[in-house]
Amino acid sequence: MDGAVDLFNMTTVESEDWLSALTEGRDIDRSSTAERVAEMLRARVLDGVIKPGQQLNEKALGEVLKVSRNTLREAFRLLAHERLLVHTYSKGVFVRKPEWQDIVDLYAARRVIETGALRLWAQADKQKQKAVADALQLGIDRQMKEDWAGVASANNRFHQAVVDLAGSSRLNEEISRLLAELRLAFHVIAEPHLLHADFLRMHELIVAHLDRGELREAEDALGTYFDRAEKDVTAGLRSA
Amino acid sequence: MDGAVDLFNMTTVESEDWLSALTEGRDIDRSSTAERVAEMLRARVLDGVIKPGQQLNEKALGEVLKVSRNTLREAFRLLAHERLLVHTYSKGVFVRKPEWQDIVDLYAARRVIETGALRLWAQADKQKQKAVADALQLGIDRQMKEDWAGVASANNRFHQAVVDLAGSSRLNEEISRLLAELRLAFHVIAEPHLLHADFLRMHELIVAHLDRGELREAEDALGTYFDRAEKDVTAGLRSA
DNA sequence: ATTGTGGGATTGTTGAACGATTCTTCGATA
DNA sequence: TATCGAAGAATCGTTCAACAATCCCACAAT
Repeated sequence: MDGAVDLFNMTTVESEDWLSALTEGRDIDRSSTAERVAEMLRARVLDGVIKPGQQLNEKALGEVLKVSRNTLREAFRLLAHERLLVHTYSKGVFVRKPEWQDIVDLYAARRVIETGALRLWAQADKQKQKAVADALQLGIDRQMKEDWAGVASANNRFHQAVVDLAGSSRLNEEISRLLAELRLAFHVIAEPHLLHADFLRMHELIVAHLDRGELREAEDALGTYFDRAEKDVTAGLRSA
Repeated sequence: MDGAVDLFNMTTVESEDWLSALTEGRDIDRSSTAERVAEMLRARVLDGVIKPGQQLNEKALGEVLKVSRNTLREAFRLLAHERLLVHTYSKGVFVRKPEWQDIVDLYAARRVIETGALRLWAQADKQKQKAVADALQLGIDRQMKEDWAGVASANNRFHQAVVDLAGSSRLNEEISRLLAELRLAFHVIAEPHLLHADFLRMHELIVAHLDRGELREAEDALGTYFDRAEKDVTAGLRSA
């Protein structure tokens, strides 16, 4: 709602430009309790309040959240599909506990998606390019303030911005899922803050290359970032 | 079971090489009815038996399949997450009816993933490389026999093989979802068999380039394939 | 140390119930 | 004739209680 509507020129037909703009936004209330429960559980899992490996008891959890077992089970299905929970038949659902093989698989996927998206840099509009640089700047800010959670969050935003260069919502959702899954791994590692060592510098390098139109070099820099990150995370996971 | 087991040399301990091989295979029976129902519905939707836009009535469908509404709803959640169904609050679930914008988004994702994966051609093992060539050959076979469904299926297998070059199960699943969603679009188009016009030739070109180690050219050929395919499908969808 | 054998807890699935929401039908009104 | 609204049917959202199937654990038997 950024402008006044001329009520006198309104007709019942054919002024649907602003009407369709309404449907663009999120549906008002229209979310089921299962979805709200899932949303809430997702937040708790990602924050590490509920730890990897922990079982989610249907009855107990249902009583706390004041929802029926059936509704809860619907929420479980959603999160299991996002790989945040694992559903083992007849045993129940557990918070996913990523193994190092998962991380290898995950980084293989990220490598393909992100380098694939980065190649579209030149074709992307200025706004999307700016989002990448902005995310980097945000990370630098947070690092100066020694806000490590903020650094991690900015890092995620950086990579989401890179993928968004391709402009595909499906791809955006997938990278979000992958990053969320990765975040899960950090809750298994003892000292996760040690991991983001000099990643910001590597991101600066990427953006610097992009600014100079050195696409190939930017891709390579992204590649070495992945190599390094994968090595660190799998190592941290193995020793956990 | 392709060999005899030496019963006399068996010990209870430490012959776990074949034991771990067992867990590699799929879980035996361990699938819930919801998953089986989902599997069944997925097949029907992809075969076009249940057509895009059609509503899936909970009560009626539950009675036919002889499952309770709750179980059915769990299955719905799974398929909605795969974008084969859409779940509209308080209105029910419907078979997804892709719009042309969906196809644009979808192909943007495919472009990124598949070209990203194709770049790993040189690093992939021979077996995975062969799978790509095999899928192409299968398509050629089917075309000669004028088995158009077979051609389409081989086409899918080709692109799945390309993605599998990256060796990430997560990526494999994602491309499967995308291809399934695309298949949905064909059920909206009047004459889908017209679409696969000279795609096989383009695939031949890709493989030929790969054989000669001309990676860049192979990527470009894949790119033009996407351009062409996207144009055809969106056009077919617009005129449907 | 491995293999039975209970019983208790948890999950899988069902069927019924009821409020809330949507769709439909059909007059009433301008 | 077209619009509006209200009654009623259909469908969805969610809960609850129940029971079978399965798993888990402790303990006894060999």
